[in-house]
Amino acid sequence: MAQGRGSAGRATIRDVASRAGVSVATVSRILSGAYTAPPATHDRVMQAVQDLDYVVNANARSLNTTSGLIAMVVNDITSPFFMNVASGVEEQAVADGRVCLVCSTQGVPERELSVIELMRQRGAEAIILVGGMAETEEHLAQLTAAAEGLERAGSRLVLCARPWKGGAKAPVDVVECDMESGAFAATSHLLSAGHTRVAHLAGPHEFSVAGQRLEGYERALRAHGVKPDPALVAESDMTRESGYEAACRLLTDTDATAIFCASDMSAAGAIAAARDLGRSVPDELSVVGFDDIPLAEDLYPRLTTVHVPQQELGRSATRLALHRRPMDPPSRRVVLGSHVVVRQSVAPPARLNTLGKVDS
Amino acid sequence: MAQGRGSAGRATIRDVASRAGVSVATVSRILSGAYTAPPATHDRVMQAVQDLDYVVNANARSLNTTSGLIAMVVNDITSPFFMNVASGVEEQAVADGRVCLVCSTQGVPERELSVIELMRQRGAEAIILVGGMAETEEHLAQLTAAAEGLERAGSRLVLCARPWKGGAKAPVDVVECDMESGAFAATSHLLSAGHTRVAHLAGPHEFSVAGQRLEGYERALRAHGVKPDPALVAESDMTRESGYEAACRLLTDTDATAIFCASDMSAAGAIAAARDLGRSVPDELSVVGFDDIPLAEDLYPRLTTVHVPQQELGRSATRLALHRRPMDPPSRRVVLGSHVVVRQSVAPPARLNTLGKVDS
DNA sequence: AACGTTCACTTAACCGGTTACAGGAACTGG
DNA sequence: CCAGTTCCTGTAACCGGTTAAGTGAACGTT
Repeated sequence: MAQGRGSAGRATIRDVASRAGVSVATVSRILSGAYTAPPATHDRVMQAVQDLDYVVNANARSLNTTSGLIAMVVNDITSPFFMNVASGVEEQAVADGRVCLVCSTQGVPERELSVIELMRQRGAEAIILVGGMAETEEHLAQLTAAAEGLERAGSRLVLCARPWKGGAKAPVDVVECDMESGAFAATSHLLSAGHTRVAHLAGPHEFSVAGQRLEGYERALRAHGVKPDPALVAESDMTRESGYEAACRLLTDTDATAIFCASDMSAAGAIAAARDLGRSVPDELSVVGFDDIPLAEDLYPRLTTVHVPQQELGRSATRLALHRRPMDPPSRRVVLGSHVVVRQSVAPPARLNTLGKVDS
Repeated sequence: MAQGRGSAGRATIRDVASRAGVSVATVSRILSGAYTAPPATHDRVMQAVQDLDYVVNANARSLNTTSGLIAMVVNDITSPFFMNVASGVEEQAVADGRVCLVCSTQGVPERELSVIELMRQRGAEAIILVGGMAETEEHLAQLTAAAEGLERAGSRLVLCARPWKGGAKAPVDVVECDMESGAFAATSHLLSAGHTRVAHLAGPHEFSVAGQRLEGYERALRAHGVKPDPALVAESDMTRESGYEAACRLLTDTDATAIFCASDMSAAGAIAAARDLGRSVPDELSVVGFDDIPLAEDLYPRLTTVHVPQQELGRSATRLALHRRPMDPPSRRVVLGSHVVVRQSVAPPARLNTLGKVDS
């Protein structure tokens, strides 16, 4: 039970010192483990701490020492993809003895900067931006400024699962996944199964990651001698709902026999749309997703998708931020690979005909 | 660009003051918006801030002022249910002008206490524990102690989506959902459809929320004149995988025609198990879930489940922590309702027979 | 001209820790 | 017995902000 000082406010190190009959320096040293005091003193101090229910004030402490704080900025703490990446960041951070905090921008791009500012004020050792968003020139300029400021204070800004779109060399460390080749592989998978009318359920065109996936898709088409048809590309915002709507348009307005979706979420929407329109998957429509979030296993049919190493993206980001030697270049970039994992949502278009059904 | 002081470390308020030719007090007041200085002074200070790339040190600042910090502690930042609740907490917190941080225990119960300690050290205004875990007596005692300490410092500890299992009256605010009656309704729904052999895919028995669901299930059975059969209750840990395994046992060892699952995740496992064993859902097996996470819409068939108002649980928790008047009782408790949302995973067992199939 | 206000700021004492420096006791060796 | 270490501890100056109290100039009043 707390006693001694009036029960208002919290006990300070001086309260502890005077109760234990020692100086504040001694208390500070004992509590921070800076040295081993003789048992008698040690016990007396610990007893006082207990009696007063003393808790160090970490804010005051970090005026003199480093905070040991890693901050993550996420757009949407509800997104499985981002949070899987985040769990990788955290795993590595606590393995390196740091405290790891997540803060959300709630989908508002401007809040990204203010959250960064906030963690910078708090003395974060590293700030890791998880996931992407539509970035204006100005936004990127401010990001660069923030990175410089952090740099000067000995901290790092790292982009994770988000490419740098600011032209030239990125002023920060970047960990990303090679999505262009992932998209290439996914589209090739569909083409190899015999599809020629392969649609793409794209992400928002302002999203850099969406652009990469679109490029991989088009490159695969060309590589297989198929002419890209703009009518087969529909845009959605990567959510289930907008995926559903875009897929409906694709299914009613075009003769697509397969859809490559920019995310597993929108693939879930596409599968639901197919079902509601009476097209069975994969017999009458093949679907491929992107990301390989846990949901992919739960869809019916189980979703063939491009696996993105989410946890590993996160871990790499933390390593980049923390494991730094003086001779390292000012900004580094690591690109992880992706590969398609085959499940049950793809079948040859041929089956359509053997079943005696007509397409279009 | 930063100039003036050597580029090491970061600029302090004194650097700004001397560059602008005013005292630190003036800078502090202008920056914290405490008063409106004449334009000339104001501009000079702002210019100095810009030139030096000055960022306040929030740690130093919060030595004198309150931190305005709300901390959430979550077991698994990858869990859709918890993160939906968390997004509610956050939404309300930023609406109330606070900064909101999420910290994970990574599933380790002991880390819950150290994370609480950590945020307490940091002067958090409120700490919100999202979701439950198996709690020992000792753990609860330490939680109580932490709550008292926070109380004394003018902060609050709130349990969200997690009942207090410490006997007697909870020493903290609690927001929970009436899961017993949700489970009652879900089971009743199955019984009303004509099922008499209703199994329960329970959560771990140490989990308080799992206990509530089991009780509701049994009460519904008795209310419909069905004798609870222990053989029909299988335990899993609420994940998809363990749900799959437990459901397999249920399907091969018993004559259950319906399963009420303790979570949507384990329901996903149950549906997969049924599919792999050749039992079609809902025609040959009805399934009901619990939570109503987004996944429920994506399963096939779309999952009938008990809707838990996740965001609202979170919002209430924040309100409880922040909107407090002096005359309020030391600890409050709010219980939200739940209701079953009917989708496509339940059908009468009768169909089994009309299709000419035999059960067991 | 004398006086009370208001305005625009400065001085200096905090907030709650850490830590460089210094002092005294105990121990060691000569 | 004394100098040299070593060990333990205290004093006080920091860290980087906020803020109560105070100062001096300008202004309006009578």
